[in-house]
Amino acid sequence: MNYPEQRFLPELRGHSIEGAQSETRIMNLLSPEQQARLANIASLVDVRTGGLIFGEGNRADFIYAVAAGMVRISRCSASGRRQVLDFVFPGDMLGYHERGIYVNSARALSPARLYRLPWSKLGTLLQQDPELHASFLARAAFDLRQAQKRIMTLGQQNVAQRLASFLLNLVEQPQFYDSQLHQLSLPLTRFDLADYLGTTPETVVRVLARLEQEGVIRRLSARLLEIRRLDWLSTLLEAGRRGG
Amino acid sequence: MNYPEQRFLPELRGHSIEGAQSETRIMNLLSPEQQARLANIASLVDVRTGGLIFGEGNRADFIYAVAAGMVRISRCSASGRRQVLDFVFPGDMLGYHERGIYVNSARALSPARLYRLPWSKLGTLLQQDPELHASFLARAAFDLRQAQKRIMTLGQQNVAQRLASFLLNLVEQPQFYDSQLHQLSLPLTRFDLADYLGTTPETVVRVLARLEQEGVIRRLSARLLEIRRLDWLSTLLEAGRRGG
DNA sequence: CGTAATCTTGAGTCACGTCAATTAACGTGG
DNA sequence: CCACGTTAATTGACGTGACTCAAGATTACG
Repeated sequence: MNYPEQRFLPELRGHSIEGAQSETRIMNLLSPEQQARLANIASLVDVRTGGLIFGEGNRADFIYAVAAGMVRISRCSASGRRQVLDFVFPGDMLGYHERGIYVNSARALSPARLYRLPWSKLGTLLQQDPELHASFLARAAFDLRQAQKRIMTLGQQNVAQRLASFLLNLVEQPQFYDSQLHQLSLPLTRFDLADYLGTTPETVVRVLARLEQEGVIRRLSARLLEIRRLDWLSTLLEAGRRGG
Repeated sequence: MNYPEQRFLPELRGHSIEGAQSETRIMNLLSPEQQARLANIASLVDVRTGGLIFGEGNRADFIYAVAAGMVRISRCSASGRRQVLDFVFPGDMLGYHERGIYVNSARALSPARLYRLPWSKLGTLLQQDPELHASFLARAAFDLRQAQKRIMTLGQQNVAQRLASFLLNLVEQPQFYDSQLHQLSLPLTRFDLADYLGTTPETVVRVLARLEQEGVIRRLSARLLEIRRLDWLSTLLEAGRRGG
């Protein structure tokens, strides 16, 4: 495993989609002193591909920050189906809980490195440092806005558009996108993708096939795409649900 | 306008769906002293039905807490379609912003009373009171979980199930549900409902019609339902997308 | 009382889910 | 290195839930 060198909570994930400089990247940049204090209570955890970080229903004693890799956040519904709520990347946080219990499960989709913060000690730290406290509040607000974007996507886009949104997000991750060769590697199964997009593996495949026919992408293998028309993916999003 | 008497941030909205006592109701109960300090910087705002509280793109100088009424939170997408992100009720907060700009619009669906907090003064207050700060962090985390529940709903339930979820939520609001007569008043149009559920007005109507045929509800008028089988609505949610 | 908005219902079409079968990728042990 | 089993990916056929378009019915409001 070869991790890119990264400082603690390095630069929180920015989304160039909505502007050159994301708010989060600025607001959540912690002072070296704050980073040191966090590092003090944090322990480093390495997880291999497929490894469980925490499970729905477990006691939630920690929150995590991603240093390297990609993590899948999911939850099972009353009907037993799994929904993938989000994928998180370096700079993101995970481990929100409810009454001391994790409400979601987190699993590594690639070799991942995480900072693990005991909730008890973090609470003390937050009480002592209002600025740090504010950073965490801003972070939660950011995560809420991300969730709202997903509500927009799931509420009004068709599967092709949702898939395009996902691809455009993943392209922002240097660890998975080679911008020279325009090659995007998908570190997940069609099932994961389907559960994220709120559809079925078959439909994901069909949509990929159609995008290939239209010359937007090429499937070099099941898990490796060549992105031929990045701009078309963006334009896709501006259309109505029925193509209009 | 006749408002039920309520203290400031009275008891934050609890969701009996997921347990007798919601975490929020407990965690976010502010001390009388904290309430007083917040009331100090808050001003009371009354909004009539249909009134705009703030608009997407406006400068975000305030955050709001609902004292009475029902408010619709929505956003327009690149394709121009409107998505209703949430409905908020007494005890809820609204006004999350991004780089000083509101990302959503808020409009009153009924006569509403709001506490308006200047963001600048609130920031100072939070710096001085770690406990209050923690309450706001907990609130943001709660709102995130609410958003995640909506992701689950939109990702894997059919329209009937999504509608059932909405009705079950609204039944929790005493201001709109008469639990003696089992009458639920809908303070919104079919368009609002459709944009909330990620569907069309026509489909909403058809689903309501089917629920009436099945004896689950009765339409006393377009905006007034009799809930005949509250339990059936709950059971609906446990089925698969295709009825299984 | 008239005009506009909202709501309702119907007919036709399409996107997507389901079921089923084939092919490809991957790991394991001989 | 290859035979084999297992899982993932793909493709086809088919049914259906939900969207679109269009026409009434009802309600709200000046």
